[in-house]
Amino acid sequence: MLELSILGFLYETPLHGYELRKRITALTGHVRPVGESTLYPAIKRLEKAGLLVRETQPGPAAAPRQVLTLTSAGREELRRRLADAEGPEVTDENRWFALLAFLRHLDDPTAQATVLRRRLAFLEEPASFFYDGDRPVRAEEPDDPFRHGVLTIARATTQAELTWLRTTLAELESS
Amino acid sequence: MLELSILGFLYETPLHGYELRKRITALTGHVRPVGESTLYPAIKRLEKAGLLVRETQPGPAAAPRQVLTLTSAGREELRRRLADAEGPEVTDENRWFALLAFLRHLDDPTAQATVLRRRLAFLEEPASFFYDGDRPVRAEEPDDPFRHGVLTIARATTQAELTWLRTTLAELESS
DNA sequence: GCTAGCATGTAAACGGTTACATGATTAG
DNA sequence: CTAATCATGTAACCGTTTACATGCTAGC
Repeated sequence: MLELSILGFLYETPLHGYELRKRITALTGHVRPVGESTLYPAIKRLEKAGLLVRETQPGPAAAPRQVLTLTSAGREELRRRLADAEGPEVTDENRWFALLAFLRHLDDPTAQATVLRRRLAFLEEPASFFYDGDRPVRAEEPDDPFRHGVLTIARATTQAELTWLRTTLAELESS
Repeated sequence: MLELSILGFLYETPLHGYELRKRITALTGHVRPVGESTLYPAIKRLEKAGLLVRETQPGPAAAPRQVLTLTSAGREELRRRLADAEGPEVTDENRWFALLAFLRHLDDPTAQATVLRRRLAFLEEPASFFYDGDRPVRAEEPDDPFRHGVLTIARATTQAELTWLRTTLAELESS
């Protein structure tokens, strides 16, 4: 999720670490703050993997800025990660939304639709959460308002996302 | 999240690892599957910390079952983790739902309400996601249907949860 | 005879978290 | 002068994931 965000933001424009961190924080920081100690090692990893290069610039403030630019391998990698997303990237809401935030970079509508359909399949399959085997989840602990809440909220959110997915898929297909 | 689920399920009744894993899978496995290699080390940690004890039972199948029982320290620890939940436990949806699933074990309605209020505060604060500084998020990348989707879905889900939180808090307070 | 399910683990690598560490500039 | 912001990192620890490893029983 972190690496995807780094690739996603740098795909648009080169940035230095501090600015990158601010943008990631604006995107997903409310859920989980990104520490410097998470970001900088991640940048190093991506650099070592040849996905980005850094160029030192004397910044306005004291410390020199390390401006990060994606290499063509890095740009390919982002597109690959977006197109090949599956498993946790599709089932984990946090990762999924981080992915959605950059899905426009996969500029082929057909490829975009394929990704959305994976999420749709996940949300439609009755194996999720509300089911115990093949029947809707029993009201075990029938007086537990909290478990009841989990189900209520999950149903509402699933419904909202299904609606959006179906209309968006229809739009993508008609283009 | 894993440790909380272990404590939560064992709080209800002693279980062996395999059965425990099935229950955790039924609860959160659709989002992120629990591997044996995650569960068994986690059990060992909790055992070493004195939160649970194991008792070997010859099972119906070949391998002897290790039946796990919470110690009183373990029961206290669950209640403590539920009552003291903050940070990621409250802001990360996955963790939050895992916590909600066991919140009934904190049998004091006042303590339960306190926890719910933390989530309410998080969802009500305008620092989340839809805002850029103090104004609603600008429609940057105005033609990006995916970012638009993220916002649409996030608003709908937040709304559903706020409604539930408010009614449930009212109920808790009137008891 | 084979596959699926029951039941339990270990080892290595990887990534994230917490805490520590530094230093300059700008606004109050 | 002091706090906040800019800007970059390291070290140790901890937990998760991936891959590996074993062996029995029940049903087809």
